[in-house]
Amino acid sequence: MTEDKTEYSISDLAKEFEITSRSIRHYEDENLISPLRRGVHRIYNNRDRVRLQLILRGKRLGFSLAEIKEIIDLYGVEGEQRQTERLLELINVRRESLKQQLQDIKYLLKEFDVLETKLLETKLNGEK
Amino acid sequence: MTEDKTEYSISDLAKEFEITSRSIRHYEDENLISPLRRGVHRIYNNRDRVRLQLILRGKRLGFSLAEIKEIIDLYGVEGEQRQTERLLELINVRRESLKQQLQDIKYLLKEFDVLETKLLETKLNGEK
DNA sequence: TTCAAAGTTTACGTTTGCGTAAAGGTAAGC
DNA sequence: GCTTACCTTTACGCAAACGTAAACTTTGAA
Repeated sequence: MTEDKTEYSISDLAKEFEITSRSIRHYEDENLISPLRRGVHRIYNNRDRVRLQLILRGKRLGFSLAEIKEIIDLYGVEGEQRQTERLLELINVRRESLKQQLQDIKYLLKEFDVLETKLLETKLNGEK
Repeated sequence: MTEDKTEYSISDLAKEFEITSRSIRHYEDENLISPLRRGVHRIYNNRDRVRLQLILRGKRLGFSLAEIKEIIDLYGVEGEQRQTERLLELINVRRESLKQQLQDIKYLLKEFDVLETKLLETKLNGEK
């Protein structure tokens, strides 16, 4: 049990991940995260921090908050068996679009290389 | 000069790329694409089709239409030299975030593999 | 205890990316 | 010339993901 008891305030996490407190509260409104309260103040632990990381990763990948919630919730069912079929389905749909994205990115990165080379050549040719 | 004179109607492209005509018109409203007109009707050629592909790829990668426009416009400057610095800057910013996305995706795909394996094991253990 | 910094809720505002009528123009076949 | 399928513009609607302002409360330091 490596129970890391570290605590974070909302602005601690906001600073660390370079987002606003408003965003973090919004994720809470949408039930993506639910920190403890000390009185009225929100107290975040390491599990919360990891969740926030997952949320941000999902966002970088273009998922909506609703989709991110769906995916994150997948991680919580490890013991259950009821919706296994459904989960496998979701995973495979995601997988396909992620693979597509992988292709897209690789393609774009190559294009960028080509474009950069061209631009640099243009520069070296003395602005002419 | 492999001038492919093929023409497409808006619904040709809509069907091919499985989007609505409304979307295509929207991209035109946002100056991402500008087909010829025969009278009042839009006529798309192969250059337009490629542009549309670029737009959709950008979308899959989570770029906004404004960002996509910015990127697409990069491709049109090959002869110019004025804004070379700026373009190189843009490219490198994009490159970094794309590399980040690459990592994110690889990570997620692995997680999915693990999760799928777990789920399949659960199933094989006779629902128990 | 007083003050600033940070936190809280409430709620309206904004941008993006189309959806969805409404209301009609056009092209092609019969 | 009529029908049908497809196209057009105009414009309001809407969900998502916060921004932002208002009006307070809490906490910690001086």
